[in-house]
Amino acid sequence: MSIQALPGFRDFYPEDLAVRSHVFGAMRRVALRYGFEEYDGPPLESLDLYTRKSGDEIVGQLYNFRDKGDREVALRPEMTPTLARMVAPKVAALKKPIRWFSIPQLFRYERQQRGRLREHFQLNCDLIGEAGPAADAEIVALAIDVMRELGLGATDVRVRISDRRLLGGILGELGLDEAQRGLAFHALDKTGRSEYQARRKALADAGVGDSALERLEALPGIRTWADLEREFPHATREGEPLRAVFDAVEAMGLGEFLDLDLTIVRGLAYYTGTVFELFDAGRSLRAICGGGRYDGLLEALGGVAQPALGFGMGDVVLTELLRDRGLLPAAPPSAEVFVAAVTTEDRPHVMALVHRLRDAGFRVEYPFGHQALGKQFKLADARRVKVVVVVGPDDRARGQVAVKDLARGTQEAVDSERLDQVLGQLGCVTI
RNA sequence: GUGGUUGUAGCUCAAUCGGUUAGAGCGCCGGACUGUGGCUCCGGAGGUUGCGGGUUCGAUCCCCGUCAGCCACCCCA
Repeated sequence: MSIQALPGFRDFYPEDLAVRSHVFGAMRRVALRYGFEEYDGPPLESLDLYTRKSGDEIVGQLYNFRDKGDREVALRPEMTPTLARMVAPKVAALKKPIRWFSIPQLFRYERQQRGRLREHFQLNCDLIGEAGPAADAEIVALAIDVMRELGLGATDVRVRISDRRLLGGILGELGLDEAQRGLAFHALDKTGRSEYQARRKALADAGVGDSALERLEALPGIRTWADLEREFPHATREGEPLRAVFDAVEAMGLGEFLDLDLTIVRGLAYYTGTVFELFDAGRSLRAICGGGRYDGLLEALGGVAQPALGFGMGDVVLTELLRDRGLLPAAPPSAEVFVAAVTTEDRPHVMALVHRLRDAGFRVEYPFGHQALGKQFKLADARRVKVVVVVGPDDRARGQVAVKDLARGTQEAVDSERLDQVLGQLGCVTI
């Protein structure tokens, strides 16, 4: 074995990069349609940009080192701190709300698994400066529309959505204190999994009574507003912002994607309102996308006192789902036009013609050495070009070339000066 | 970081109970085919059986270690 890519890092061969470009293209088109502007920042940041928010324990999951200038640095594990850093000095001058997106490559030092590598790309969309639920709906809708743009519908992906304010109200209604709420978040995150029992025990040990535990276990079953009002009537008021998000997303015609799901927790740290995750409907993969409202985070990171929310959508799980669903396009051909020479004497004419076509914007290949015409056609076929242009002495004497449409198998003699036009008629495009 | 599991050609896989020269399909290269591709036929290249050690007359096969992939845990930005 020769040297290979580091564990958790990917090589993008041309066919892989074609897939990546397809996914990025959909992300970028949808974000632009929503009036978002693209930005980027450095992949390497000062380590304390991350420890400031998450504490020192995060260092174990970072690619970090001391650079030659004796600075503690880290490859960025997420984009939000960079965003906060970039927005901070300009926030006074930027018209609110700020709608920005980026597709950064992010890094984390963890043991890899399927759908979870040490490096990935992640669409980040953030909306800064709007506290109302209309902004939350906009962000959720954007995430849904990226799915739709890639051919995924409401039977393929689901948006599971909750609200920290609502959940806080419910836990308050159950009489849980701050420490107990943290444990409850953790337990909810493990709902339906084998680890749940351990979490439940931790809650009981922390003094949460049986009746509260029982009502807590009703949360996963709450799927509608009617369920919520029946089980937790006093928390209904805290549910109003989330209800407004539902109404707005439904007004956009995307309501069929939404599932009320109070077990969505999204870590413990900084979310303050709406939280949501996108999953494949079969639940066989990890989350495709996660996000929510993080009022207060930007101030903690960069001194920007603005309400904000956003999401991150990674390329790895999303691409796996698209592959499962057969929604990945075949790699595009590397060229559309192949120019072949019948004799060695034709080669200078081939090169002149090829260059003329390339100047016009066609994607053109020709063989580097003289070969039997049959071999040249084999190469053209393997390249999946649309058209082969044959330059030969007989046609050349008449100022013509032979143009063959490979898919149809048809061929015609064409005056050289009309070639560009004929190629266009055969479906070759310029770039 | 912890536990489990898998590793044979570029890819997908085979190889009897541990047995002598590790095979096949696909792909790749060449030829049949010197003014025309796909199809067909023929030929060829390609292997430290992940790597290292051990047991054995003999290891792809059994044992140990290691690396890598996968699964779960931890964690999840």
